[in-house]
Amino acid sequence: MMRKPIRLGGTSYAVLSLLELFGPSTPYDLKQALERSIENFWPVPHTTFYAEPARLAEAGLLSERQEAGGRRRKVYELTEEGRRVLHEWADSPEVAPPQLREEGVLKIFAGGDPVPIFKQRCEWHRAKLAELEGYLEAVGELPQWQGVRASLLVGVNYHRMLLEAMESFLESQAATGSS
Amino acid sequence: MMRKPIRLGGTSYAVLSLLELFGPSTPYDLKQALERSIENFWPVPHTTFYAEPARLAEAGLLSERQEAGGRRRKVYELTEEGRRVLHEWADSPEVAPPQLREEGVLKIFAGGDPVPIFKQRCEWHRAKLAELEGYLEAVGELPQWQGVRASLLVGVNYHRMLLEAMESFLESQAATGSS
DNA sequence: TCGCCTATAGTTCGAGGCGTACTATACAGA
DNA sequence: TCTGTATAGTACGCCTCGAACTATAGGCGA
Repeated sequence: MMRKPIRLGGTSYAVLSLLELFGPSTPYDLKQALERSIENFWPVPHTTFYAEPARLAEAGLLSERQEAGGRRRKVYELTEEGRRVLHEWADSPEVAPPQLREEGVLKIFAGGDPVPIFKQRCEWHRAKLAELEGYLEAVGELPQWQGVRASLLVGVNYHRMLLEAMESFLESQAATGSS
Repeated sequence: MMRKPIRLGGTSYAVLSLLELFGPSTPYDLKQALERSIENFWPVPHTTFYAEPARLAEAGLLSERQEAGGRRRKVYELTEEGRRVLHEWADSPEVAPPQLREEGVLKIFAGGDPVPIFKQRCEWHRAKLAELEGYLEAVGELPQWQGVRASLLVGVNYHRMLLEAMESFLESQAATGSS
């Protein structure tokens, strides 16, 4: 039932996998879920995200219906085709190389002072770490959340390591380069 | 001499800082330099990158002249305004939060098998590590390359830590989850 | 019950980003 | 002189992005 061929990117698979996890949802529900999970390793601006379910529905990967009462919001659901496409992608081992966008390092490259930049980064990673650890506790041990759990563990490790590295850098700076 | 106001993003500052480091250059020269440095923490597709010097020249941040012979390529150079804008940005301590785009973790989230994904990642990080260590040796101790050196050190640390974390994960998997 | 506030739940718009594919120039060797 | 290869880009069209705006529902005091 593929009406119109579209390009599928990470954002598309993000929507598909959230729908598989949570079942029929409105775009808003999906966005809430996204912010607590996928945003941490696959950022999607909200205007892009809101447009995506409609695109996927056009391609026949989602079905679309209207809420009966209230705001009569649109509710999306995976079609068989959508589920097939999602699993085909998840089960294939090829992955694009990871990309980092780090304005802080760019500033350091351009001659900015590393110390205030790393201090900000430390705070930010500490906050992220606390956030992810909270989610991790919330998901528990349920088997259908395996993938979610695994990705949270990756994230916790990631932030923990960067935090340690930056803290030790700042300590060494404080020791040698003090006024 | 700001003719046309434009938005300045990370890509703009990447071009400006490369021009400050290397002096008057053609877009191609800049792209070569980019790939050996900034690409690692601020990815820029080449079609985007080639368009940027012209944009910055329109805004009065670069001057533009033609090579005398050969391909008569355009050679760009920082204007005073361009240098001012670059330093103003580099010296301000605000930085946008870092962003990671990791298709591998997205696959794991969606239920993909972590083992082949991490194996690929390990290889990739090992290659990056070797590459960055090569550059680090090449830049030496020259004072005008301080920022470059610092950003390379950040990168080396980053890849080293992720590599260690993934290797220890894979070892633990091999121990417990063997066939 | 009227208005107002706040949280929720989005849309609009235009500049800019992006990947695929194509183009063009110089030089080296057969 | 032809042909291949490395160099040095451009063209195109869909997609992305961020700023700003819109709209709906429920609560709460006057």
